[in-house]
Amino acid sequence: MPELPEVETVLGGLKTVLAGKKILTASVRSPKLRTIISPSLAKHIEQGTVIGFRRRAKYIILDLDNEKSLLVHLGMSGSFAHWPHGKADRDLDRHDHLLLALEGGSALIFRDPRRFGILECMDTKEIDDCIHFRKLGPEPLGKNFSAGYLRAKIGQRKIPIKQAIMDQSIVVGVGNIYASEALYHARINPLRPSCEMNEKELKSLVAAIKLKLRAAIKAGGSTLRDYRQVGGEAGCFQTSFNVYDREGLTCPDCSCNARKTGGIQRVIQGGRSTFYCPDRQK
DNA sequence: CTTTGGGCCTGGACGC
DNA sequence: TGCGTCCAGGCCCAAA
Repeated sequence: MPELPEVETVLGGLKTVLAGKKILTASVRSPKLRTIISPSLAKHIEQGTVIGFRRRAKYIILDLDNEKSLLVHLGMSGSFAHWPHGKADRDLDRHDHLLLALEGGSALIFRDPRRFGILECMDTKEIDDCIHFRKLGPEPLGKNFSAGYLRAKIGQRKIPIKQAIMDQSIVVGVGNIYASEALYHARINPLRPSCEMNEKELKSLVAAIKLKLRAAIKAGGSTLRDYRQVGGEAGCFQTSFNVYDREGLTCPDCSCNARKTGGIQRVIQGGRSTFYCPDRQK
């Protein structure tokens, strides 16, 4: 479940693996992703070298030295693996969509069992205006994401605040895990309508989102089920969860009231599980 | 315009 | 053991 910290961590891994190394050959093994991988993608990246490593929202952008860029979205279960020389042919499985043979003999594989990911190649100059980026809100770690911005954007909206911060047209990069964790930190009930947030709460929320995302990036992301770093390592932010996937447990700050409140609650919002502590989050 | 809900996908967990 | 069912969730789109 890659959210911004996981995407950032994967980007760092790709930098380590790809920087200064030419892509000798590229082959699309299984083209079916959320959108079909274009048959021309392989030939556009072959013999190219990645010279720019960027992220926008949950998308990874790899700029090549041939004026093409590879756009990657990890979806739910997308991951990269870096394999040493000789391993690739033996161990490919049916969910390995793209195989890159790199200068020096190693290989980079993109695997995505649930096929919600995206692999797209386009001219570098088209990237910033591409269809995927048109409706995106600001980066959560940038100055443009502030309490004032949030008030202007959601001050009149009735959607629950948790769904608002997961909406990529409002702010990017926040998914189900960090939405719950940030709301817990800001002591805001995820069910509350966005328009009922006061200035102080919006400030706390913005600060909490930035804090949680930064801490998770530092920890290499959270590893649950599918997500892995490029070198196969697990991130470790999951050990810092206060509420996510902790239904019925006591939250770190109100164990004295757990018997009364029933501990951390799980509710469904927009088809997604939300975790919160009704004692701490009002 | 806003909000809601379903669909896409597969593997793993769980109950019987 | 094996089967069916549910769940994970980022993102898109149709419907109200």
